[in-house]
Amino acid sequence: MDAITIKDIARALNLSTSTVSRALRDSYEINPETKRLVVEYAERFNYRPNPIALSLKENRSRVIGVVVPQIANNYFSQAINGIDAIAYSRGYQVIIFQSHESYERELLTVQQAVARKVDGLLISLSGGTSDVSHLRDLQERKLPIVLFDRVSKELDSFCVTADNFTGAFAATEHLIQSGRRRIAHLAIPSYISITQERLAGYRAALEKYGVPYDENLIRYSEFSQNDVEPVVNDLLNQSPDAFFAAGDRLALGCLATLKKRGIAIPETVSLIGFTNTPVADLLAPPMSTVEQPALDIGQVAAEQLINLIEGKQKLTQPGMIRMPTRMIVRESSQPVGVSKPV
Amino acid sequence: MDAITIKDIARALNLSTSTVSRALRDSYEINPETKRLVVEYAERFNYRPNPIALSLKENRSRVIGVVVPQIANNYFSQAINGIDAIAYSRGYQVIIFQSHESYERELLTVQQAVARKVDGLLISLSGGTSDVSHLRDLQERKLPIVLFDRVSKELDSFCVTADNFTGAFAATEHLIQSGRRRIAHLAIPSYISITQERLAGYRAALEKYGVPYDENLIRYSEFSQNDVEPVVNDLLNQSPDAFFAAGDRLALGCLATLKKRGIAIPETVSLIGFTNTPVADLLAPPMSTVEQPALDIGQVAAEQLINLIEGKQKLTQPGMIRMPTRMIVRESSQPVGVSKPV
DNA sequence: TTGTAAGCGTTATCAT
DNA sequence: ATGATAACGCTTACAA
Repeated sequence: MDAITIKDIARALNLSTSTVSRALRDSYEINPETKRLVVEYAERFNYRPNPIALSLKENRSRVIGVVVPQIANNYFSQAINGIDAIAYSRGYQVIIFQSHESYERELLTVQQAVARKVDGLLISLSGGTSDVSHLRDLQERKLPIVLFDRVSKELDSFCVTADNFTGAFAATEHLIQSGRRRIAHLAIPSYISITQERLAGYRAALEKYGVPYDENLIRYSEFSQNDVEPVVNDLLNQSPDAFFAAGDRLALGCLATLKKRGIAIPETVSLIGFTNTPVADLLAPPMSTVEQPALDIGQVAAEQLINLIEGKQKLTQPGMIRMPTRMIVRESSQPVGVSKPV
Repeated sequence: MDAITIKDIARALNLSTSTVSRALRDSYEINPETKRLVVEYAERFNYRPNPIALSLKENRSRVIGVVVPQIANNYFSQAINGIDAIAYSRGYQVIIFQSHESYERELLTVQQAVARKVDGLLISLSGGTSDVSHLRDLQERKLPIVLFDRVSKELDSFCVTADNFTGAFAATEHLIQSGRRRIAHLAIPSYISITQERLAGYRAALEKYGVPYDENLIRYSEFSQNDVEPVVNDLLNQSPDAFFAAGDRLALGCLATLKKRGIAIPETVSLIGFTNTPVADLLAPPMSTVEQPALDIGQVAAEQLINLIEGKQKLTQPGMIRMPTRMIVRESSQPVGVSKPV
């Protein structure tokens, strides 16, 4: 724990700390010889500037705070991966906070981040968050904030999300074109931005093809996997011929329930999940997927934030970036589970 | 960004900073009235001590560093979840670093963590790490370190892992008892601790039941999903009647390959994955699972580390905690994909 | 070209 | 009971 400091170098070389600092910081007024000496010594003893001292001095930390509802979630961990990649390449470190889908936790967690003097905040709103005044306050105090995935129109900030409308439209259109008419729509709680957009895409596609919109085919489910099953069972009473599950865990929960009930996909119903689980590949062919570009969203959001932090973009001008989604069709006519001998 | 400081309070109340500090820290020699005043003011203006200043002063950060091979990995994100829960409940924050399965990155990343003055380090070794002297150095400098999951016997430290031997033994035993004799064993690179233990469990079970050990049935695969398929195909040439995939992504890759080849599970072969993907539930019944208690491992490791940090446990005494695994049998006689109408 | 000193926010030591 | 001062590691006017 006895890391070497500028002071140590100064003492050893009989210089002042300021000279050492200058030598290391590549400053102008410095004797090349002195500089050589210092740099050499620093290297030899593996000197690393103390980031904490720097933070205190410069009132910034080169840390960006990331607040997500859950870390242990495929979508968010991939997004974090993207954030991390960009952040590190631009010299920032990342501290991750979880809101556990709770507004109170989000509040607390954001405070902690601010206390830690993060240079900026990357947030995907918790499921319980409808009021964003805590974030607005921070923005007014000039803290750069970028929202991703779960964004809010209530806040004038940069937002990066998947193109939910188009993705949902494409999914619904595909289902309609393959002959389905009673398409159940399974969504997470309704006040969340992405829910609205996906539902809008769904409705728009129905409208385009003159398929009637039936409210009974729309259901909302909480976040836990267990909550999905009863909702799906309930939907099944509406004799749907397809499911569009507008979320990762919803899609998996739906799939599991259908399997459990012995309902063949795609024979009996068709299923498209708006999802990010790479494991979805395993489920081929039952479930087609509208892929959420989690990694890209993380990367773009991090880029935006760092530009904001470094003043390469003005804080005041909000903007919305929608990352394209990709639809992967995995509906083969081949029944599931057909086996041939080795 | 204009957070209130002790200085501000002092100025406003016409006190010295030291008095304010004392009032807030509940120190002894302090006029109750003064204290009341200070505390009130602090609360009113929502004073929060600057953790960075504290870190600089106390040469510790109340931050623990976590180094994992990949964040976007079900196992590790769950483990991080466990770590996070314990850490926050004990007043620590968590900074996450990725080694990307590379020794060099691990080295670098650990240095960064140390520079950030983390109070302790929780590490799951990268796949590329065989030499652990960088960690030994840190230990000698009295930095508390706890290894989890991917541990090394080369380092005298606390280790927390799944009970890999017993888990692998149980899996293999189950396969043998259900009549399988040529059990392919699919593992991640061989110099990793968990690989060795799982292989040992496998061999022990074979021995117990007098099933011959055939080297041709053992294969190692790299980490990426794509690497798995050729290895599985290769194994299939050895006419196995079962697969034991000793890892999360291996199990999924194996499953995907078998599906692709149209090989029925469990009719043609049997499959047990040593895994953590909750989605495995979806794949029922084809794959039975030996569940790795990722969350528990994270929690226990974090607890150990914090005890170490806070001196509740001496640094010198290494120890090994093995968290029990749980086997979930999902081999029904019902063929996969059989469907009945709604 | 180099050194001195102040300051970032906090606490501990030593006065008063 | 309270205040002044130094110190944590670093940078940056300002002096020399």
